[in-house]
Amino acid sequence: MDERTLLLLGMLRIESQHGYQLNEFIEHNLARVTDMKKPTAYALLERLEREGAITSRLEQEGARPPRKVYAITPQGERLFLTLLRESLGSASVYVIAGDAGMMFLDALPLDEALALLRQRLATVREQAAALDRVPAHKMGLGVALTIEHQAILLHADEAWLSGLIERLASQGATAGAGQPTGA
Amino acid sequence: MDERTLLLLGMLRIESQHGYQLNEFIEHNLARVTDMKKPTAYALLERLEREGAITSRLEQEGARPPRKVYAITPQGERLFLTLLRESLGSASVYVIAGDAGMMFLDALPLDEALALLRQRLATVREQAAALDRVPAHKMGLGVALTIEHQAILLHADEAWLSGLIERLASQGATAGAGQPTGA
DNA sequence: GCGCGATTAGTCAAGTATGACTAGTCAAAT
DNA sequence: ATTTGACTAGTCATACTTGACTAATCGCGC
Repeated sequence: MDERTLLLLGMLRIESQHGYQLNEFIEHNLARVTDMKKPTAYALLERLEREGAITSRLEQEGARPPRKVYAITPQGERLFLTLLRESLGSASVYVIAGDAGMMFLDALPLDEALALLRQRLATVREQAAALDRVPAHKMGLGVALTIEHQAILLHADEAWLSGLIERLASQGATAGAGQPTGA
Repeated sequence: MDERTLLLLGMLRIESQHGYQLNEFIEHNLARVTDMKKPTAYALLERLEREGAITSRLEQEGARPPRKVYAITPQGERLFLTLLRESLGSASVYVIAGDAGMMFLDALPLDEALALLRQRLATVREQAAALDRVPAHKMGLGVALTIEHQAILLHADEAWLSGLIERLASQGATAGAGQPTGA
């Protein structure tokens, strides 16, 4: 939740914006940095305003519904810096989504497990390729860094997965069928 | 949430257990696979029982408070397999906790950013070292795989971070001071 | 034979997050 | 003029998650 607050404050620090705008940018450009959803962003903005980190001013354009344009306050700037220092200085033990499945790999026949892992590998490759296609220019240093970070992790993941598949496949060739061992 | 359900079902599939026992094992041995907390586990167990994936039977030992021992049902077994296939076959775009901070790296003076990144690197190294110390034997194939997975990702992270620090440091040496660029 | 910290087993209130929905506006094709 | 599909802007009920707590037992030193 602190990461999310940091993200919103950081974006408002760069430019005052209304909720919809913030959310659009996050959905379209920052899907790899956060998976925060719209209602969460609105809720956080409300809380930040209550706490004095940001202020809002109503703005109307044409006959459209009025919208709240948020701006960061000096207090919010201080909060931003605190959160930023916290975030940069630490590396929370990270939990890889998807590893729970890996734990029970041997609950499936080897053949099927291999097929599924190959499918996963394809997805990872797609993601890695998509990332490599993102143009490096035209984004701040920070965003470029997160993309780079993602990319190297994905490539490491890809290498490991494809190695794992090979190991399992050759093991399967050695042994006979591919029945679950049953724990 | 599906990952968490999968984990609980998988554990119950191996052995019927009560909530406390499940949680102990998770906290002590699976902190790297999931960060699920105790009340969440209890809540999920309740839901799974309501849905018929597991059943419970009260058990009393001595004068201790009675506890619910959960066992997986055939329906739960089917759910387990479905979730397992889903989990193994896909690679959800993963979001790296901590990258939000990276995005705003240039909000800090270069010197400070570097100091923080070095601190982060130290943490990553610690984690990697701790993982490498985990004995490879004495745990099922699955658990060993998740540890291995974690380890290679941590090492990739470490390499990237230390490269980044070097790049930033040399860039700082070239340019003069280290003031925020402000944007 | 009793106080005390550790362990066992679990619950609860409060905070967080989100899928689904509302309610309008705009562009442009019919 | 009017239907239609996409966009703008946000809200709400519900579900999920967890920090902090309860309440009992056990072991162990005194």
